[in-house]
Amino acid sequence: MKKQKSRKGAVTIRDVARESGFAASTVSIVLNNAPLSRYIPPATKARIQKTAKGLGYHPNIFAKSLRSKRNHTVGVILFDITDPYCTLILRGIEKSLYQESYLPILADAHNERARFERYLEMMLERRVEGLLVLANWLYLDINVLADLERGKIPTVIIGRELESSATSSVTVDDEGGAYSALAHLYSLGHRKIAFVRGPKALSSSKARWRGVQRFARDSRLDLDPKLIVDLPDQINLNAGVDDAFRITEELLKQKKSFTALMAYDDMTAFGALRALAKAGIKVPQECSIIGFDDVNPSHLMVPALTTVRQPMDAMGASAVSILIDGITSAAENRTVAAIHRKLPAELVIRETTQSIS
Amino acid sequence: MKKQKSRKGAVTIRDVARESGFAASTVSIVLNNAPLSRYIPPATKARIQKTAKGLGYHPNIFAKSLRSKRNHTVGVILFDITDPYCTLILRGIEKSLYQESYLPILADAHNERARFERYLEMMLERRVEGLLVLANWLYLDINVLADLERGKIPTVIIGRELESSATSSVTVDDEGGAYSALAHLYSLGHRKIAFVRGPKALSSSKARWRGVQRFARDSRLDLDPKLIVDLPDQINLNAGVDDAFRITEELLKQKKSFTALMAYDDMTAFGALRALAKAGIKVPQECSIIGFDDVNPSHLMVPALTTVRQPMDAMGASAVSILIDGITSAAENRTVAAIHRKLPAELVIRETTQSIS
DNA sequence: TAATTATAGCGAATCGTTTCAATAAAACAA
DNA sequence: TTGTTTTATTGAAACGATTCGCTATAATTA
Repeated sequence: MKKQKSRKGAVTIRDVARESGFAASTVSIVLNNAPLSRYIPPATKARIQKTAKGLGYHPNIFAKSLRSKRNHTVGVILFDITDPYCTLILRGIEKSLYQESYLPILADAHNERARFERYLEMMLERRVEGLLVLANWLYLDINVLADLERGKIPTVIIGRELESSATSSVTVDDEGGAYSALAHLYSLGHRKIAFVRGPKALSSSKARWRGVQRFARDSRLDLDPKLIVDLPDQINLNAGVDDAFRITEELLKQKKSFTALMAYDDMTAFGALRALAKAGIKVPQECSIIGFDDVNPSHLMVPALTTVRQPMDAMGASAVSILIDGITSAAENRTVAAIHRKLPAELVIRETTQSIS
Repeated sequence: MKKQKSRKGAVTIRDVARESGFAASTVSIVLNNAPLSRYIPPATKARIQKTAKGLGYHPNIFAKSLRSKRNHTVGVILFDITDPYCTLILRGIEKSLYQESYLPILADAHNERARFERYLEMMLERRVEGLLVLANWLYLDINVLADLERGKIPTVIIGRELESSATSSVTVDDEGGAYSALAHLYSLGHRKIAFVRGPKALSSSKARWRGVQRFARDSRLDLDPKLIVDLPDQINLNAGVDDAFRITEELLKQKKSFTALMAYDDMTAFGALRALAKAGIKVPQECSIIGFDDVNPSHLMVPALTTVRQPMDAMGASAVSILIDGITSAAENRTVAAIHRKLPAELVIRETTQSIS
């Protein structure tokens, strides 16, 4: 091997060409084994590969992308990375992307629209090949949607289905999940059940409530309006726990007794749990509690939270597979219809529910 | 405005040039306001800017990077994104990067060395301008270090200081934190204190233990060897809670009484909490508990965990600022010495500690 | 008025790849 | 032998932006 390219710059394909005695085009063909490499005799291939390795050649990805218009990068925009729900989905996404040799660019919108838009802009500038948006929480309104479609790159939304949208989505079956949560409480003998519903503006609130209503109808269970409260529509995720705490306290003050409480999600359940503890009510002996999501802390609680699990890993994986399909279709100039996938939720029985005594 | 560039391709600088009647070079100079733009009259600037906007021109970042060798992207490699510790630091990183208009590429090594290496490779291929490694947990041995330096791009390690390394780091003052944790228990009157130490292989385990010892010496507190147990050296993070649970149970079986327990970290504390609950020991009435880290779930617990907070936001920010400095220095061909910054930890008193009755 | 200096703008080269069209030699068929 | 394919390789033209050096005015100074 002769001397490495002297000064700072990295080894280029031309260095390999010169060193191996072939033309740059040949080197390129061999190293990518492009269609044309069919005609290149093994000896040549070996020679080129050897010198490439010897020189420590790494193709310059900018040049490569400049021609191919591809960069094996997707953008992931989420609305709050400190939300454990996001974290688990992110893990699912990461696993799948890794297998496809894609790398994610991460953006956290902090639940702020301006930030979301800025990030979206940055991603488009970077020509990410696709976009994954985690919109579990929050109010993704029509404008954001428009923004999204403006970029006209393949996009999948996770956690929220945009009605009549050309953008694919992956969601959980909220209604079914809530149905089975309530069924679980019912089967344990609970009849006086309190509900802390999610913020009205959230589509998942509505869907979960539909599940509750459907079960109630199916089994002729009375839902006492006095035992139904709503979380306020607000932005701050972390306040969710505090709100739930406060609301549960109010529920308790009413002296309307209940033997079980179904929370909108796990965070809400944590708040309720705290309120019950403060009131000296033992969980699950005196009151059962069930959440929704199965976020990371839930199984750490003492007692561990019974909940309905969102298959976040699978959701991430599913989103990625839809996205990659979209990307490859786009690369081949095929258009493909939006896909809306809804995954089943799974009841996870732990320690906060028990049969009525 | 004439017709947009007809077929698929995006608007290029030449389109803007043609449309505005100036040369591409001029357009470039104006749009970036390069030094030369000093001579360009405002009228021209305005014209060019207007047509650029009108045409919806976005510079192609690949071409740009190809020349400038910069892409405003840094790589972030972490070892387990489901670890809430990582999440909070990530948030800190993200916030600071955003301000500098950098975007992170995210890689999760899943605590696997092979994965780490693969990801590192991918990042280097992509020519990220800098690298942030979150190495809180886990055994970053000498080889990984070598790998890191091979890339010879600015790098900052968070959560772990590599002895005698040319790579910058940001860590927390483990020793001081542990010192104040124990001081807190002591001030509440606790004298019979149990310790669940971290895995021996972890440098933070050692540092925290040093803090304990130092306090014990300073205040002539006896550390009962029977009350000191170690978490096993193992990889699986989530098993950490289970290990802590098991070990605390064993501690309890010994019938060696204690009034307070200091855990290696919050996760460990959660495990201990569970073991105590199972044994019917009330926290904090019968036994106080203190953790370390202040990860997200800690304040959600009932009772909420008293702990020593790592300033993760600040750590992320600090790491980013060091990194950006490194990047700009590198861009100007200056070399700069590695920086090792150690941030103070902060005692957060919540509900799991109380004075001895 | 002539010489100098600012001011405006452009052309061409460059960054490192990929790909297309072209060429030339070798292998085969007629 | 001549003509056609197949095999092996290459030069040159993109891809889209930046930048250096150059020219041509206009403004200023001597």
